[in-house]
Amino acid sequence: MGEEEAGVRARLVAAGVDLVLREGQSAVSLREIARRAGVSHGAPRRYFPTHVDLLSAIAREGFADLAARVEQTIRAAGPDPRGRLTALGRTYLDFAAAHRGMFELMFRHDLLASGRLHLRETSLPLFDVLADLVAQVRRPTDAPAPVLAGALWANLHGIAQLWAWGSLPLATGATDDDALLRAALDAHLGPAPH
Amino acid sequence: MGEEEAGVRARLVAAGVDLVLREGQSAVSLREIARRAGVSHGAPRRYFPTHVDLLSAIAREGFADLAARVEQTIRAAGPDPRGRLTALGRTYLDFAAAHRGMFELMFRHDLLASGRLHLRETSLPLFDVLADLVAQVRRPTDAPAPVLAGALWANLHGIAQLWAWGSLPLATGATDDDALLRAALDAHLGPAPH
DNA sequence: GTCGTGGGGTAGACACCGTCTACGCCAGCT
DNA sequence: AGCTGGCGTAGACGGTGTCTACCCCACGAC
Repeated sequence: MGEEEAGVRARLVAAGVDLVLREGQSAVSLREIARRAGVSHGAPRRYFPTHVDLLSAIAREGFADLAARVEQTIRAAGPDPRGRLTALGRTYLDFAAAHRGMFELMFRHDLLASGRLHLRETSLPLFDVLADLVAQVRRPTDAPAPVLAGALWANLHGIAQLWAWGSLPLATGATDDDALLRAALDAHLGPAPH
Repeated sequence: MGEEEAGVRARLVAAGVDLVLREGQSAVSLREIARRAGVSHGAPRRYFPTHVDLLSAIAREGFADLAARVEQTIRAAGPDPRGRLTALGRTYLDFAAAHRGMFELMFRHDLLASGRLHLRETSLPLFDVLADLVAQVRRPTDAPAPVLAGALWANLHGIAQLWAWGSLPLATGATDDDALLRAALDAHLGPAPH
């Protein structure tokens, strides 16, 4: 009994998460993760046949973290769907800005292409949350619900991406992304209630 | 007179462009570019002190290519600003889908962070074209012009990104991104004229 | 108790990468 | 004629991901 020593597999993922959060995507090398986890450079291979397998496991932690944050802020935002969508968007943008390295890792297309990152277990649950809320505020003349939700998600994602990339602050002259978030929500869902 | 032998610098960039278009971002190694350009692995250093300098030069070609395509399709779309915006969006999405590796390279944030990729010379000209058109169709109740243009660009970019990533087709059930493009334009600019 | 056996981890090798440095070559100027 | 400087080559170095051989030790069979 007492606290159990964390297994090597969990230590590797934890070290990778810590590393990508702290140092960014380029620091997440297999050997550096192994060093931080206190094992030899060959050890990860027992649990992750290839580098992208380990990276995918790290990215999954990122998706789980994001989903947990979204769920929490949505609950704190009260029952109004529009308020909940605002909270979701705010959380999405904050996550991308605060954990840029992780955000980049999560959406690396080579991880997805490797087949180790399954959409149905990572991003789709989050999309379903958004789609549910969107369906509650959708007006009859709007695009079909999945398209509307997809377009709004894409808008959120694009703001997160281009803002981090640096061009949106320069082009819009804004110092924070709040105006862009409100513009996106208003555009897709109609003007805010009040 | 007569055709001049292309300089090593131009050959390197051309080989890099060709490589990233054909094989994707991971194939654009310094040594492979040098091999394809027919020079030794040390030669690029004369013209590009570091790898990211060369990558930045390649990315600039991508931006120039995209800008040229946009300019051409906009002209072919006629004088109506809404039609021109549709053409711009269509071109943006087509470019991202057809040249995924180049599109990823262009928006790699480490290239921007290296200081070799200057926003004012790459993406801002394109943004200005979009902002001009947006200003012509903006309604009084819309967000301020720069914010509106920025939000629309972000929406385009997000669609391009998430579509290529694979989650939007799965989540929306669509087989092409046309519905998303129309939804984005309608949301930000109001319903299409007819 | 002794012997196999197999999972988990180490350590070394390999090819490739980006960067650095020393070295040739050759055109052009003094 | 001789020097000089730009251009390109070639080798070295440390780092990376992957592969392979090996070791150790817990565990089951007999």
